[in-house]
Amino acid sequence: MTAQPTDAAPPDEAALPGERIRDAERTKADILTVATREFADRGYAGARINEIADKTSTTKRMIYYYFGGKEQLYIAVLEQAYSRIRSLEQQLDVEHLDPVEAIRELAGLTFDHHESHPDFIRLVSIENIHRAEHIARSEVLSGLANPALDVLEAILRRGWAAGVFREDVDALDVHQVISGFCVFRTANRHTFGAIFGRDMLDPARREHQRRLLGDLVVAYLTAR
Amino acid sequence: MTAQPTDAAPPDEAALPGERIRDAERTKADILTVATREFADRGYAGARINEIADKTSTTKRMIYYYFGGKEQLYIAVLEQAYSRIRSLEQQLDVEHLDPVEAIRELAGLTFDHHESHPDFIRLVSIENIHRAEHIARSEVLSGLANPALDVLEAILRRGWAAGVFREDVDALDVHQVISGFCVFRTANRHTFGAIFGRDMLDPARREHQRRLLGDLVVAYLTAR
Amino acid sequence: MTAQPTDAAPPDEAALPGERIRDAERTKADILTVATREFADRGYAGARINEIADKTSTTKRMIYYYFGGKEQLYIAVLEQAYSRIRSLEQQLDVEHLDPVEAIRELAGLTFDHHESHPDFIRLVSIENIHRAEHIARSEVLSGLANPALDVLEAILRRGWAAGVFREDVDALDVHQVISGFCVFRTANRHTFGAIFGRDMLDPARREHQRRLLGDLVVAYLTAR
Amino acid sequence: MTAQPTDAAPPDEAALPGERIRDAERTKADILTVATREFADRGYAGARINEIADKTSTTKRMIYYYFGGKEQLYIAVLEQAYSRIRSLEQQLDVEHLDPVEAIRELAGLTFDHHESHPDFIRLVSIENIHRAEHIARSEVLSGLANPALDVLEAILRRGWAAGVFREDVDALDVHQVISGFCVFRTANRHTFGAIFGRDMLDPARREHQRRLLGDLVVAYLTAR
DNA sequence: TATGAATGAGCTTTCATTCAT
DNA sequence: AATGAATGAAAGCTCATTCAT
Repeated sequence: MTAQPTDAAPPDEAALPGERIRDAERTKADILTVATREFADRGYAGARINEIADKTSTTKRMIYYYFGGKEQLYIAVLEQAYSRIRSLEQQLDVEHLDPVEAIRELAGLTFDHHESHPDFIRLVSIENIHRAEHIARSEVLSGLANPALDVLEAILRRGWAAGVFREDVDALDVHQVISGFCVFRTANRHTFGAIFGRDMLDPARREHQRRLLGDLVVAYLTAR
Repeated sequence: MTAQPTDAAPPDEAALPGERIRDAERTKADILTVATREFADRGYAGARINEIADKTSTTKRMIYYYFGGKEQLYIAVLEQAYSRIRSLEQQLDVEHLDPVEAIRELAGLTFDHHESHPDFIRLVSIENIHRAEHIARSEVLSGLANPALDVLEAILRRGWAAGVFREDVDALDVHQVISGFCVFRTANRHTFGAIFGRDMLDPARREHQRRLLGDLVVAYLTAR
Repeated sequence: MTAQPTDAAPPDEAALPGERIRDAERTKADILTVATREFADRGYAGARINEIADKTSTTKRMIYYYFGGKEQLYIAVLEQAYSRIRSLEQQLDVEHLDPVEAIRELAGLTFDHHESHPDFIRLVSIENIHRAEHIARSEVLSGLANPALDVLEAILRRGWAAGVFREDVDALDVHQVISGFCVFRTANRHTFGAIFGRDMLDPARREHQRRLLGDLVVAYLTAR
Repeated sequence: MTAQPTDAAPPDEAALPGERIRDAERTKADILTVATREFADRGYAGARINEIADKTSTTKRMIYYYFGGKEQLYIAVLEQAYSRIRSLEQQLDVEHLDPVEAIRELAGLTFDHHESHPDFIRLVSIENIHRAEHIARSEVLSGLANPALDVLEAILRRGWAAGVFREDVDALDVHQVISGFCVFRTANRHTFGAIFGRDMLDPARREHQRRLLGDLVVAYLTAR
């Protein structure tokens, strides 16, 4: 953390050729951060370019300068959000556990994960309202690999080899069950709460729900 | 111009009181139908009063006359949608089955149910984007009973009494699992399809998914 | 000018059912008048919807209400301008003259005509800058008959029959010569004036130019 | 990084004074070429500085550096265009022909000339839409001699002396007739084509039109 | 001589809503 | 009960131009 005056490029101050460029990156990043919040908050149609600009350290004009328009900005937001989630998923490490414990762990980590990224889940809901048309339009997103699915696939394979997992499902089915549970908790929190009077994200019930998910998946995979 | 009191119902002038009212009801129903489609299609902010009016057999002015404004119309749409779903749920009849079969049947019916009401699920997603603020504002909706939950409660009670169901869950937990699976299939269909290349609503996989849900819930409840 | 209270519909005041409609027509006509002036004055790209609205007795919003947008307004302006010119041309009457005098008269009337409609000629120039793309887009304009050409055709036929006109031209060639002369005088007035120091529309030279055109066409058609 | 004084012209750094200037001239010429195309294509208001810059090998900033702004660039374009046309006109040589043939030749060359410079004619149309205000603002353009007119004047004088040309016209009148025909063919090509269905520039009719113009002017000048 | 980043002013367009009848 | 005309406010976007280096 202490400045090392010996080698390398100066980190921040003392304007070098690269500085301007870094400013541009900072401006873009600033816009993206604010835009992510606004789009997640109000949806695509509900978000306002004016509002986004006002909450930024730059002006509306810069949004058009860097992103081109509302839709492209929204796509950039989606791209960044998905990329970040994917890079988090890449850190999953459950290979050292036996299949049953591994699957429980994977479910648990996915659970934690969704809980700590509510904005991402809102963006996904919003994008579904738009029938994923923006994802389809983004080259980055259409070809995005999914690390979590690979991990799941590997666990299942080990489980099948050991004869502990049922064989009439594939990884995507299991992923769907886990995602369904985790996404629903967050995405449908408000209507569920309004109608049943229970907050699915209530911290007091968190551990219960986390265990429920693990039990659910394990019970299903090991049934019979 | 003078009223002819002789025969038949005159089409427009001097109508019987009841007729007028029936026309009014028909107009309102027409508006609601169109508005449901539009809101489900484009979201609250994305829907256009103009579009709705144009697709109606009346005019924009009537929307304001009968509903007051965009938000009230949207709330009326939500109220109608929820009421219809609730009245369908009231027809559930699984009391003649043993608990395990009853729970499997309930899951299956819920599954069918969600699949045949995609617009309702879209409305729910949209309402969650708005943090259920409109539900909160509707007296009709905040106090709406949930028949499906009562049925579920009854089944679980029978299962517990018979000692076949685990006891560390309540009806709402189970409902959440079932709903999560069913809602996710529909609500997240597009992003899931765009990223994993599998349509969760593909008819070819329908039976598999329906059985999966039944197995999932039963395996969980009967585990140990 | 004095009010005749006897018969017919009241001309302006005393609101009848038709009044509202007349107001709408008046509003549209008002917009079209102002828009014609602005587009003719500054070209399509140079004209401003804001400016047009300000010079109108209504608001900018009404332009969109009635015409849809800038381009449609411009097309409506073109349509009205062409229609008016065409209906003027329909009043041409030279059948009573012998072919030579008829052709001279037609040229003269065309001359007068162009001189008294400079805005129309400016609009035509502007539309040519845009490669007539708006005319192509207008159903009204693509199928507009041209009365002047029919009259010319009839004169030529009479002249040919009488053996007084050369036969190696057709009506469209002659029309092109006459139009070329008349349009050039008006359309290129400014650059011509700036470079040669002579105003082609100088009233003092008007008669000379009018006779020149007549002589030109007659000399050509009767040559040899 | 240290300058190597040894051989050859260094490509970028430490250039010879003349070289820099030549590069500057090349940059200016590049900008002018692109700007001419853009202004001729879209008009003054319709052309975009951004577009021009993008189609250039330099940047937008250079346009401001060398020309000062959009209007000055446009004026520079006009100046270059007129100068080129004028220097072409200076090559006219018809003194060896008798007056009638000379006038026919002059008309024909003018005809060719206009046909091969459509962009120039578009610029002139555009400048007329702006009432020649930019020409008026340019010192270069307001004092530009017109060689073609001098040639025409000389021919007419010879024709008058020989008693073969009518005397009630001056050179500018004749120039106006010739220009009118040639300019109209090109400038009004699109509306004429859209309305009459005939392309005035159709190569198949080219010779006919060229002869028509010659006959027209000769017939007029030699009439009676 | 050259450049990427930035900008203010103003453009076209859209929206839910209300007025007058 | 019903309607066509009208509207203010604000939305998304574009433009020629200048700043900082």
